[in-house]
Amino acid sequence: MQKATAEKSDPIAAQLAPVGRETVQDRVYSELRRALIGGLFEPSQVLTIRGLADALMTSTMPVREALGRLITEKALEALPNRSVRVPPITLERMDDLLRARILIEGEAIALAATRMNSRQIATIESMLGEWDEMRALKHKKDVDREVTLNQAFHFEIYRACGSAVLIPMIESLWLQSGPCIRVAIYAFSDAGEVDTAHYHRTIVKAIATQDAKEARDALVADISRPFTFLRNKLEAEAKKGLSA
Amino acid sequence: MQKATAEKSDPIAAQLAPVGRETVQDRVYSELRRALIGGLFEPSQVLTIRGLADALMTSTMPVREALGRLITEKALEALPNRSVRVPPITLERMDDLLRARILIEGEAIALAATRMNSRQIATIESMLGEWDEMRALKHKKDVDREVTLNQAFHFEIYRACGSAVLIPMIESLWLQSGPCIRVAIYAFSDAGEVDTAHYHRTIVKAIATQDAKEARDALVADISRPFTFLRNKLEAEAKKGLSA
DNA sequence: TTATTTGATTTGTGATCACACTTGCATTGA
DNA sequence: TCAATGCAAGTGTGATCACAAATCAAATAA
Repeated sequence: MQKATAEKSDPIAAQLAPVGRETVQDRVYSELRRALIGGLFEPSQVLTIRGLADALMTSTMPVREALGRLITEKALEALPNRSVRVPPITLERMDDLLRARILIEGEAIALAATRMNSRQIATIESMLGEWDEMRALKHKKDVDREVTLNQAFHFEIYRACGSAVLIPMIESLWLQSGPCIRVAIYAFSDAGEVDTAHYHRTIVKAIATQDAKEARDALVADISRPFTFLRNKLEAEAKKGLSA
Repeated sequence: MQKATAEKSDPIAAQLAPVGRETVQDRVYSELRRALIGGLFEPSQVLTIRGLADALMTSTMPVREALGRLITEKALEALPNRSVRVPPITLERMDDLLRARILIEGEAIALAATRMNSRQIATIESMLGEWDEMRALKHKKDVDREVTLNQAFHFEIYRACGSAVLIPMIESLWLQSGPCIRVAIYAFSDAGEVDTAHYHRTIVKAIATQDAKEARDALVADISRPFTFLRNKLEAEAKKGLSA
């Protein structure tokens, strides 16, 4: 039995990491996930299996299964016509998403605040520096990098909460609010907003002192900001559209 | 265009509900879901695509897509061998699930407590009567009916919370805790537990008076009970296994 | 000109097949 | 007798095909 041999006695095998097969479906799924969280798809945009398969240079099979998975986590929406689209933005849905995120991510950060070790804290602390860099050369607004960095910061914390149940739920929530957030970040950027990392500093400070309550409060403020910003924007547009 | 005609002017069509095509995959998915929530599969049991396809009298295609969806909501687990199984029960996972359920279902019932109308309250009130019936002829312990009724009661409340985001999450949580709960209910039944609806009466009373806090507290007690019961059972078994 | 119909194209769904990997069992060797 | 090797059955994955439903466009009728 090769396996047991490798595990027990082979000095070379001990240094080898398992290679792990990655299926095409997994790659398609990850790619679509990344695109959704990053807001690369617009709300209400319809997606076709064959179209995505062509774009991703694969057959329809992995795509349809990945789409099915994304539909079950409400990252995409199945229309009665059997076509699928990214869910449209409505005020009700935004409020709903924000409330859920405050509830669940707030709980996760409160748990993490008492569980993060100094190494993990150093990691998120170093991320603050990257925002300072970006702010220093803010003439070149790099929304993609901002989105990626923001995601890395938050999930570094959430991973430390130690809950295998909450983390997938948070991922699902980010998937659902991705298309909204992207719109909000662009709006921020246009509005000349620069210090997007203000609450992040508060969060790091609170976690460093294991102050769960302050960490939660700062997080709530952090994730509420783009939502309320976008909400005001949509309401203003609705009013203008109504009077026109 | 027939559709527009039907929508606008046809007085008969206005009374007709859309029939909605149901795909084979949807039926397979619903069936597996029902089986999982009901605890028909044992923890750690491995499932094969072809096996399920034969049992459900269909081809492998709808089954594999349904399995993929269930894996993304953590109702099933993908092993590195690419085989899938229902996740095993561990103490950590049970605590994790219970915490998440208290958090999210507690929020949902608190919202519902202030939003349910008299008709909805009457519905859950009438369900209490069914438990009384079951208790009256408790010699015939019908675990299936108990599980179904319990699910109907809770989700009648959750649906009233008005959150399209929280409800799917609760469904996912029930899917994940289904295999545990079934074990606990059997244990209850063996232990001669009869009044499984005690907290449900408190819940109905609290909702009728729009007391969100008491509703939440009663719900927490209700869903905690099988978990702590099962936890004690597992710990006792672990201790016995250790000493043996 | 406008509304309706008809036909062609596109799209999702399910079945089937080919391939690669895993698992279990029997055979072979020491 | 026991472990290792090799073979065979089983399983998941991805591609392709057939079919039905939906969509879109051109043609026709009012």
